[in-house]
Amino acid sequence: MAKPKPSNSRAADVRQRLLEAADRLFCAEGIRAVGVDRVLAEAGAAKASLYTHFGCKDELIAAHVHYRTTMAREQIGAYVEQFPPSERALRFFDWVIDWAGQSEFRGCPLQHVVAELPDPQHPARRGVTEQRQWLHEQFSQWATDAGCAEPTAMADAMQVLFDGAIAAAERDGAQRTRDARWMAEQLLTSAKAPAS
Amino acid sequence: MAKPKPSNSRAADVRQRLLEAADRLFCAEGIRAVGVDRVLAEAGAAKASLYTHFGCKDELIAAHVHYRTTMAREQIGAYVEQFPPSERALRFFDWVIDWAGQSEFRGCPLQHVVAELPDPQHPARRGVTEQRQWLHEQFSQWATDAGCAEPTAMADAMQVLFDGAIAAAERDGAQRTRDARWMAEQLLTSAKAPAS
DNA sequence: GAGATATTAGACAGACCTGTCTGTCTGCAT
DNA sequence: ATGCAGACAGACAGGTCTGTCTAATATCTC
Repeated sequence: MAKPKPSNSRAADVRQRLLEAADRLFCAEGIRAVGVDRVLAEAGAAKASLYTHFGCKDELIAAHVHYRTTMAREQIGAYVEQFPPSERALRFFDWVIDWAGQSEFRGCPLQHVVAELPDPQHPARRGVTEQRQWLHEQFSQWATDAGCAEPTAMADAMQVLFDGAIAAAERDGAQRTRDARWMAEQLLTSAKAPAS
Repeated sequence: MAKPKPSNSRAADVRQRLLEAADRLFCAEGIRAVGVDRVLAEAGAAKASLYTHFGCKDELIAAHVHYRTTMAREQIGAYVEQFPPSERALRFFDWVIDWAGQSEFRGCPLQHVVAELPDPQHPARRGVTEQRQWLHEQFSQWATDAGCAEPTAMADAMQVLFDGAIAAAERDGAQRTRDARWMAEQLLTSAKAPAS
């Protein structure tokens, strides 16, 4: 906005500018609601640049998903690393609380992708599925580290709690993420391996 | 489709036909993805009919939300009524399992409305908020009937579990609704008033 | 400096979208 | 029989969308 004069932004990655602009707009207003012209204006880029780098809007959406998931993995990893492995399953929900508390929070971009693009073959959907598998693996590991007797079942449950926290917070407010954390705490304390 | 020859459908409510067609298409393909022409073709109705009955597409979307929530309330009420009050909190999740098991299940239409229409002032969003309040009241009542010490906290938690069940099932499959039911069961058994 | 490459600006085509409007037809009540 | 209310059919306007294409400009490498 207001053209931050990207003149000197030389090879300063039009691609990156486009990606960040698309990411911002898609998250704030929805994927179908934002046309490529809006993305171009926000990025201060030319149409030809968008189409040389991404080929079509669908691939731009897929790149936006990839961008988001990459950032999320880094953030989540960095956050839980601060705590001992046995705490990480629960601490993850602290990260969720932080996220939903941010002023620009508007639900999970990946949930929105699924809602707006019903075709499971859409290129952007692949990234969503991959992120989901990655998250489930994290949950399993953290549940194991927390001493859960059945880490897979706990990971399934955490998947539901995570989606629920975000989806409910989108409508009811960030408080719902605390409700989810509370449930996670209940489950984790009662799911410790009985031998303990 | 295939024009079911609505010839005899006299005053046979164009409005209803339009509403049902919109409901089907919006749920299956998304709100912004479906234009009014598609709705007209599916309903076998004329454009003028749509605009006299609903005024604009946004109001058609709002009517679709109202239609859905009305049906949902009836269905949920009829379902849980079969069981004694003390069981209803948990039985509700059996209804959710049923719903997500249907072949045309594609997530919660109300979640999609929120995802596709970011403006909280959109007429369709009012219906979503109202439905949410209604649901929370049901949860509170059922939690009370189940003997929960803190029915409001339990209702908050159930809100998260419900959203999570649906959102997770949309991506991972209907099994997630069973994971949610399992959690609800855990919470309900451990949340009984301690004096019991 | 020269040439290769990447970016910008924007016109353009063609599809689709919402919403309006005109005109025709059918069924019902008077 | 006549008039009316409501539905149908579809043209139309005005706007937006994606994607292509042409040209001019800037940057980088030799």
